Amino acid sequence: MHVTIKDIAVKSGVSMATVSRVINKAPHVSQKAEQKVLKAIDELNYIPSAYARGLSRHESDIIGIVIPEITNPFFGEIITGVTQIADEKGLNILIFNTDEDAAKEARVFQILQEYRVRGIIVTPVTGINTFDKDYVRLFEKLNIPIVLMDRRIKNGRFDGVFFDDRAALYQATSLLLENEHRNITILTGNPKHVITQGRVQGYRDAFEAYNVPVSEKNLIQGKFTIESAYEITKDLITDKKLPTAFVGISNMLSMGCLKALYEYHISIPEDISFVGYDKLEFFDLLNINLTLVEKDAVEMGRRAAMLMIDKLSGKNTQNRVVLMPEMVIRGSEQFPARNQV
Amino acid sequence: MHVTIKDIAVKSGVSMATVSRVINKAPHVSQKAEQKVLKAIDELNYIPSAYARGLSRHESDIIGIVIPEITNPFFGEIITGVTQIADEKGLNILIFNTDEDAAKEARVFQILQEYRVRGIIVTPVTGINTFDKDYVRLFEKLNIPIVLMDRRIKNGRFDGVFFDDRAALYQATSLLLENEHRNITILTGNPKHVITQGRVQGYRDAFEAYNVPVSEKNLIQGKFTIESAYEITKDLITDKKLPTAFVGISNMLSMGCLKALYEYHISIPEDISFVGYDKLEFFDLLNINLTLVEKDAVEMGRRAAMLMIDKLSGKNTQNRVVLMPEMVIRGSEQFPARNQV
DNA sequence: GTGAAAGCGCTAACAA
DNA sequence: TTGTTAGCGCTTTCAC
Repeated sequence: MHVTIKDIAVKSGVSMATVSRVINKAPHVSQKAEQKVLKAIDELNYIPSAYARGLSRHESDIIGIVIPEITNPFFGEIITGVTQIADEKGLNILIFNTDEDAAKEARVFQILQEYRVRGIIVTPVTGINTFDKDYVRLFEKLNIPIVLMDRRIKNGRFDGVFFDDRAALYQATSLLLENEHRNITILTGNPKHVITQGRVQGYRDAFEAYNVPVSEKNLIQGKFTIESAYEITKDLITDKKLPTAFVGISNMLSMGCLKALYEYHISIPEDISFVGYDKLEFFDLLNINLTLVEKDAVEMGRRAAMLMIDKLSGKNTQNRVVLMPEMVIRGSEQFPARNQV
Repeated sequence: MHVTIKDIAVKSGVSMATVSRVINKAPHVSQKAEQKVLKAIDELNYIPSAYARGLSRHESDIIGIVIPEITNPFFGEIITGVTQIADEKGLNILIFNTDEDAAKEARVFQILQEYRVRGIIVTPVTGINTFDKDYVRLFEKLNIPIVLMDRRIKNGRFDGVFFDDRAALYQATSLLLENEHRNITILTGNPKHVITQGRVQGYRDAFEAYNVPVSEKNLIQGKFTIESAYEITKDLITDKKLPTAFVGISNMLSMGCLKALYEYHISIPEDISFVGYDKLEFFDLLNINLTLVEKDAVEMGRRAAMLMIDKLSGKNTQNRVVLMPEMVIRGSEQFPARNQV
């Protein structure tokens, strides 16, 4: 079928063992033998079989990376970060997209295990399943190193790299409160999800710190999508229920919210204020100076890869990394100059 | 080391062959045997080895997908499209990012071949190498099916799915000409690259159709990045050399150009007109009605996967798919109301 | 420095 | 319907 190591051995007049040594840059090979082998490999266009190699060795040099939303640049940047470190260490990475689909995630884990990957770096889907005992078991059954990114798993003790979401929203909300805002709407996701909880907590903590009671109607539950945020904001506009400020808790939510405001020609910060969590390159393009608490996704990817490598080499290092997002104040937090809409 | 098929055979009291049949859902297995095997698999937490399987069978069920820029949502959408079809057909996909780096691309091809993938769907990097004989040879040496996406390879005869870039720019430019524009700047990439050529040709063809001579100074060469377009546009602004209209030839170039215009408070279409090629979800967000010639990236991914599957099954179908982008007119093409800046 | 040979875990005839 | 067995292409002792 394919050219094999045996063909190379015959053609170059050495044994299979020697060919193997050359391929793997192992020591104890004479210059002469090496030359002959390399020549044969080139002439016969030999490509080693990853399967045969994988079967012989008992482990691969692959780490899997599983993300939920490939079209979100946030995850693209994470992949960039992971790749940087993996390249340095000579590890291959296998990228999988789950589309926020728990069934797909389970399938991906199965495949990754079949490929005997060294470890899996994963941002879990945010299904309701996150709470399911079964869901946690899915992770626990994986007896390979796992590094979580960005989203914790409730009730599960897994290492990972996270942003301090609570602190981020605390900062964002505090800034608004400091700017005299009292009516601040926050679009949230399912309150049961870990991904929502920390952020909402930060929001609440800020109010508490300022001794201002939280108005529950300002916490509006939707999904973590542009569309959801867009629809909700539009409803607020048409129902004339706009607050004096929004805090966006994810790049996609911010985007949906801003989209609706733009559509109705509601200016920031003249008509309403806005502070977002997480950036998008696109935000630069707006003719408003958006105040954002920014996450460094590339750095998250890098740290996740480093953590994984430490785990693989058995190093007893810190196993939970918490990254601090950085607030960049640009003016959109200022109290609306015009009357409230 | 790991639990193997043999362990399952012993535990369930059947032969390895029967276990193998169960795993592969092959026929001729009694209900009883199947039950026993399934039970053992579950209890022992058995995960088949992809390596052993791959070595025995002589082919994998994997197709590789290689893209140059993982943080560009355009490619994220392509992946979504490919995945949709691959899932239907039970094919696994391996995603690789080359970062527009030719060396990385070569490495990725090697890995993919080592994994004996059935085929590779790839958007080649746009290095100067695209012209290199050696570069084309890299593809020709791959003796597995290749499907190109979005970028042709000059001098190479490879199947693929492409957008009609020439037609897209012809439409965009014609629309501007029809709106009385004569001074239309187009930011291009390296003129030698296939990716640039079709688009510039469309631009020129439109001028010719309108019997208007092209002013060469309106073709400005840069890179296919936001930064490049941003800098060039900024220079045009500060040098007071703005045209009456821009045509953007990629989503990233449009973005960079728009960013500079925004920064200098140059409004569209009051001060300058703009027609772009390819959209970004983000463009929706602008408070301008951007006229765009839009590509359907998800569809491109789907078509590429279908083409690959046809090739794999030896079907004698069309081997080059050309997708027509759709122009959506929203008003930004109109001749500037205010005087030229 | 080099080679022989025994696996690695599975599939696919072929027998039964 | 089920089992036996010979590979698949490589790595890795262990001799030499």
